[in-house]
This record gives sequence, structure tokens and C-alpha cells, in this order.
Amino acid sequence: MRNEYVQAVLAVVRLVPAGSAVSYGDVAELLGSGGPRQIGYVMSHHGGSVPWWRILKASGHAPEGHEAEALLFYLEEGTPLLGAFSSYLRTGEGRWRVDLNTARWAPTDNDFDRIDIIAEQLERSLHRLSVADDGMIL
DNA sequence: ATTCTGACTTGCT
DNA sequence: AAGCAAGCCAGAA
Repeated sequence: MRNEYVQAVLAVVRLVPAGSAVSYGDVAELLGSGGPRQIGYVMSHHGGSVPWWRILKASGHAPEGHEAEALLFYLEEGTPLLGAFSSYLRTGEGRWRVDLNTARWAPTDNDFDRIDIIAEQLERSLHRLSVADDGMIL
């Protein structure tokens, strides 16, 4: 995984505002590069420095193994939830998920501009790298 | 080239 | 709502 790609993904994730969320696939689509699994890879290995809980499965379920911690952030940010999150909070039992239909981030024109810039920078660096690789083959 | 793996997604029970 | 199969994208062996 190119570092440029990782940085681009993290840059997009940082734009997602508190109280909202997007799916892994959404991020890939906004970035115009890679797929949901690539975003998942980046988040699992480099997501620690960004609001990782705002990126979830398309179903609205929090990232594997981080449900409890993520739930605290959702409650804090007022992220719309579905299901038995309160009993999950008390007993650890019960299933819940983010109401992605309501919570899904709708980027403003300004946000789209920023995303375009990020995507464009990524394209440039990847193209440059591919040219360099060709040179190495000879 | 082939196969496996994964913080994924969609469609079908 | 939950489980499963297949599809998907990149990287690693």
C-alpha cells in the first residue's frame, strides 16, 4: 500500500464531521480510487490518529473489535443509533448499529472541493510513481 | 501465474 | 435482523 494512498484516505476521513458517518465504500468512492477493502486496510493499520469511529460497515455496524469504544463516541457526538445500545452499554449484551440512513455525511460544496484536491494529488503522485517503476524495469 | 487474505459489499434466504 | 455465498480490490507468498 502506497503511503500516498494512506495519507489521502486519512485526509478524507478527517473531513467527516462529528455526529455523522460514512461507510468504507463511501470513502473509496469519494476518493475515486481503490475499494472498500483498501479503506478497511488503511483504517486498521493507520486509523489511530483520525476519527476512525466515523467510518463503518455499510450495514452501520461499528468496526470489528472496537464496538464498545466506538459506542461511547457515538453517544458523545449524538450520532443516531438503532437497536439495543443502552443494554449493550450496561450488560454488553444486545445488538445495535449506527442509523447510517440518517447519519451519513453529506459533503458540502466546500468539502467536495477539498476532496477533489486530495484525489488529484493522489493521482499525480501515483502516476509519478508508476513512471518511476517503468524506469526501473528497463 | 496461482492462491490466500482482509476494520468490505450486495443479494438472497 | 442475521448468516452465507459470491464478488471485489490490492498486496503478499
